[in-house]
Amino acid sequence: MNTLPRQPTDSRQNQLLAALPVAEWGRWRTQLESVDLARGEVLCESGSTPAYVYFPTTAIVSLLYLTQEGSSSEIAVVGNDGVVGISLFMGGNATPNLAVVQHAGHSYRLRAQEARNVVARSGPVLGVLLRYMQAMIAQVAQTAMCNRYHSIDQQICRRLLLGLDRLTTDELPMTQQLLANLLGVRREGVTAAALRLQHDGVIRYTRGHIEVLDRPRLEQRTCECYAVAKKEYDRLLPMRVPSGGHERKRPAVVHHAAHRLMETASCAMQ
Amino acid sequence: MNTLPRQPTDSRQNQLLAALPVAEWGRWRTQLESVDLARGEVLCESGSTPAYVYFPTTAIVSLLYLTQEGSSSEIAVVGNDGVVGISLFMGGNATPNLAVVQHAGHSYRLRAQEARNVVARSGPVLGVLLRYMQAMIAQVAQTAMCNRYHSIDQQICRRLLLGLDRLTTDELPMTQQLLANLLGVRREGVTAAALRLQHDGVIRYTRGHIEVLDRPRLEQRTCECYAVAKKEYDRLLPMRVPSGGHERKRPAVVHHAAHRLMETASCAMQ
DNA sequence: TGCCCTCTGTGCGGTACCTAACAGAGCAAT
DNA sequence: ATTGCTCTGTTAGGTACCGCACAGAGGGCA
Repeated sequence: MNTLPRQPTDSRQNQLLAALPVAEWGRWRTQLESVDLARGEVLCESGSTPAYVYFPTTAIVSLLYLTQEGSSSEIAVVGNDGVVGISLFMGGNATPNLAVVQHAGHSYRLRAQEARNVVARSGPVLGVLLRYMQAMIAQVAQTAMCNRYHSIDQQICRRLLLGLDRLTTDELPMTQQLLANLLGVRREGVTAAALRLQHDGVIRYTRGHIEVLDRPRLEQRTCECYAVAKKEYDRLLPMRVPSGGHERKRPAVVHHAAHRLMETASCAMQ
Repeated sequence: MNTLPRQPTDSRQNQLLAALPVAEWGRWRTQLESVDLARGEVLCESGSTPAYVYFPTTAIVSLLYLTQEGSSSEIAVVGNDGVVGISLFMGGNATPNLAVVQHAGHSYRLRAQEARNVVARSGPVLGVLLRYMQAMIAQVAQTAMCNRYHSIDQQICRRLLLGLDRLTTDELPMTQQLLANLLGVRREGVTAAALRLQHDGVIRYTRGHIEVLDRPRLEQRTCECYAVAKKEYDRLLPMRVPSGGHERKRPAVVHHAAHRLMETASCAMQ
């Protein structure tokens, strides 16, 4: 490697952007904005048309579905391996899901209208996006399976691995309550499972931070869902960028009033 | 209406084909084969590249995901409103799911290679397919939600409605065991729920056939998942074809040895 | 230092679903 | 009619997760 386009600010890029044919890159780069995303920021309200398409680099975004009563469940995780707002590319504009920044970080973004234009006039781009959609469907479907058949313990391991894959550290900044909200289970269930993992030396838990001590054992303990989804992802989008170290200034915290997923136990998205 | 292309044999067409721009239709129609699908036929093995893309008219197809141990769960239902084998259009070829004919009937199909060609050279086709994919993702995601939060009773109602929408009759040919396999729950749970529905006059159950007597109440009893997914579908693919009556000769039964989803309780896909 | 608030740990009762085993009811072929 | 099989109905006991209520622990801040 590599014929990959270089980004101005980031050594660790978005893999989807990196996978674009070089010829296309010229068109895109002038349109892309560089932004910092704060934790809890809502990128896409459920049911409304997003203003931007996001290509995260260090940020991590959760795609959530809500029930009528307001319970939520995370159906997909998007990091530097994907894009938030595929519905714009698909022509449907809105989606029924909610996109919330799960881990603050950097991202590129494209105005909705520009996104539509860029895709409309560029053939080879669609190949990448289509394969990404397929991988996304696989991840969502696997989530459905996991919900049906697997234990909380297994699901937690799966979710931790999803997080690890999109970070450069072994420490995930999440409270048990948040993890519970993402999986759509009770916080107490997460506590119990976390204790078992900690007791066995797989993780270490400290007030809002989970440090993964033994990733291989995490993989042993989880169900096949993690591997299946990941394998599908790797198959469809094999191009990888070496993930160099990364430090950026943290953005000013922008609290989006509408949604308090990240907040305290009592009011967290119940 | 309508500028919709007319199919030679069927008054009730595939809605996705019907949604194609007329200009495109000329290219497609010469490539499409008319086939009868037998119940239980496997259209697409998990992990392998399907030989055809299917556009069902009266047939209904289940997309299933499997666990390592062989448990299954239906993650999407495709009837005359969709297409089986989108992975070919997406460029990924294989998918991790299994496509099984759930209700015998008629379908059109396109050879894999021709499907790829047709899409590659035709711009406007992608719009339709992309929106369909978005609707598909929504259905899958809603399934994940339903698995997480809703009772067997609600899920059964949802599944019956999904079937009804894709048939011209009020009678669904399915055993309780089959329904249980599709939902990924125990047969006894289905029995109990079916008894409640029958007691209340919503359905009538007779050895492998469910007759829906009161659809409105079925809709009352189900969770929001049905409506959410359907609404998304209607939003993205609004074009509908009046579903005229339909009778075709039933195809010779082709039993696919590999998969006995439709078979007896004891060996059914457990 | 002490206060406050968030986060984590625990106990108890309830329930929805599961595993397992079996009994009766329809249907078909001999 | 008898036999055989599939499909439906029923029972009993186990378990994983839920709802609720509360106790302790850690960290920030005055």
